[in-house]
Amino acid sequence: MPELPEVEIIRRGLALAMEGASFEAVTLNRPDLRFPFEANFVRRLLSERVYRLTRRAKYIIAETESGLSLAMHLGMTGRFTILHKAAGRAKTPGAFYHDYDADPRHDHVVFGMSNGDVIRYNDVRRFGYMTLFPARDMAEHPLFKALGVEPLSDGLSPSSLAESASGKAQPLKAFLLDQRIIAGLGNIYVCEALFRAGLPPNAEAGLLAKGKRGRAASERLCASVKSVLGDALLAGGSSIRDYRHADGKGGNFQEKFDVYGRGGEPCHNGCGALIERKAQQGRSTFFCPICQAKL
DNA sequence: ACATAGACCTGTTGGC
DNA sequence: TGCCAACAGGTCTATG
Repeated sequence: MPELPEVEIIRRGLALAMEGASFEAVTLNRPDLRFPFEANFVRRLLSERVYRLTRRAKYIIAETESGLSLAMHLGMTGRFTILHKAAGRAKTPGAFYHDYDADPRHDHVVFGMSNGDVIRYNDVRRFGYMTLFPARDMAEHPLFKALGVEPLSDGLSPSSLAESASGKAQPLKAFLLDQRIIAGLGNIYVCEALFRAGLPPNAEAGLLAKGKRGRAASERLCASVKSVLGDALLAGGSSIRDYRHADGKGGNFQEKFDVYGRGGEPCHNGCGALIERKAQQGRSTFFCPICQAKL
């Protein structure tokens, strides 16, 4: 489910339940998610007090006062749900998803916090994972070491984009999905950003570093990546294949997609073409054959 | 070093 | 209605 905007929205919701609270109970309903939980996962976490939640790429990181960090990745189908003690009914992070019903088959992790909130991690496909590490080791951690720039930071600029694309023969689509270049983009926002920039998904990435056209394309692409992520954040992220409760706020960026999931539908630019879908890198790419004809 | 295909896992959807 | 193939927001790992 989650790319950068969704993960960020979930982080903000989780922060309400986690920050300032400590782990009073940790339940693992199975020995692994995508990877096995490390030995002593529960014991190491118990009584640790969270002082802040941060995000890096698509990871949410709970940092504790004693210097322990818990990194959480949601994979494709991971979800967090907060049950507030007083409310008795589920409240979800960022009011993003529907009210919660217990799902014993896929509720894999349950955190009982000292403030009375209960946080459940649900993940049907189990592509998500959690891991503990000393906060001070983050820069050298295998998961984080090679990550590229945060796209909403100043680290991503037209020139940095062109520089990292220089000499690369791979298609723009694959280039943008590479977390070592830009950290946090996924299939949806790559498709949307390429559309906004008017660039063909299969154009050679290296062209961004070549000539006047390359420079102009880098400018458009950089601006498009930032604007599509920014717009998605303002909309509360995108909810695909997730029922959303009628009174839930946010999470409606999917209604603003220009290309993703719109195969066969007319281009929003009014060019008269129909959005096409094709497989690229084993994933679906959506694009307008007219508006994204050439770099 | 780089690029692509396959693997992981389960549920939903669309076509015959 | 039933069955099966294709597909799904991610990313790690083999292979060429």
